Amino acid sequence: MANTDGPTRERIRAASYELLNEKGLAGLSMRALADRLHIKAPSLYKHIEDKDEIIADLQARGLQEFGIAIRRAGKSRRAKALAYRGWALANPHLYEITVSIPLLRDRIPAGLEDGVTNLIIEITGKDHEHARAVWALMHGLVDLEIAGRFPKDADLDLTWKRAVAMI
Amino acid sequence: MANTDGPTRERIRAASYELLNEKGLAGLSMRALADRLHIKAPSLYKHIEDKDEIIADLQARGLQEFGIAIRRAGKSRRAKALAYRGWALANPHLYEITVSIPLLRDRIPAGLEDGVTNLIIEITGKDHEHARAVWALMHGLVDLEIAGRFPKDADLDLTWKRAVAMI
DNA sequence: ACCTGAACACCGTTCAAGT
DNA sequence: ACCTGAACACCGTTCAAGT
Repeated sequence: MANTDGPTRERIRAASYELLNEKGLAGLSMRALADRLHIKAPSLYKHIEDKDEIIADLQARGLQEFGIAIRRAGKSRRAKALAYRGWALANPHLYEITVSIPLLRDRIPAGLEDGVTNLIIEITGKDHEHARAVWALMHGLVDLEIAGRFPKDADLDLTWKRAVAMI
Repeated sequence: MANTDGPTRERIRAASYELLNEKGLAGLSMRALADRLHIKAPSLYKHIEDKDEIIADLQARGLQEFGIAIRRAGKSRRAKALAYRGWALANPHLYEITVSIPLLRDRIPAGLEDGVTNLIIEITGKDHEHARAVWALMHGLVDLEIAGRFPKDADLDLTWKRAVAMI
């Protein structure tokens, strides 16, 4: 059985957070994580259940930090939209782990996902369907930008202006 | 040197297309591909350069088939938007391989990417920046839908209606 | 209580060797 | 001309064994 309370567990969480931000999702391997803690990969399993536990923890941190950043932003829709873009570009790997792989709903704190969703509904001030469309617009913009799908000479500041105007 | 002309190469392309659609991007391994052709994985390298050649080929097919589907749709913005969603949901793995991993621009036919981009600009009838925002909206919607980010009880038909109204 | 080596079933890729 | 076995450097995970 994994010891789910020990201080080692906290060090694993901290190391996985660093490793994700430094090397990205593809660099977050159990062996690389163990190396960083100067132990061998099998030893990790005495403290955590499996890799999904690490992923779920990082998804939870991502949602939480993202929520804080959006709340902190000025209350205009434009300020909120730019905060969305700003946070995602500053934390691309954390953003990726929350949206590009399945969200491990059973293993993140209850209400965390709804908290972020409700935040977007509050901002738009309209119904759920409209809020979802606005969220998709923000997400699509940062996803395509991070993936390098826009041409190098694209004026993305202007694209975001047009996007905010569409809301 | 890889034999880049042989009939075997065409059979590899066909098999990789089937394998992607059946098992998804994670199931598209060189060993699984070789199994399907009743050869061993190392033999693939006598016909193709590397796995990226297969991925580039599938990205090219994805962009091409997607373009055809959008062109075929009725010419209203609503019809085009629904065609976008319809094609992506009918070909989720082909959609994923063109947008969720880096586009291998050096290895797909020149102009293919621009062709699809121009298609979206034609539809919106406005400038590049506006077209990019519209594209991001469509992409964000299907990406979040395929990833299962919307709640099960979400009315996505209505969400798309709101999205089309925003354009 | 904590960590390890060896193992299993995977992955992309190389290369000398066989027909 | 075409295919293969063995190998290399990876991956997540299990388990008996060591301290």
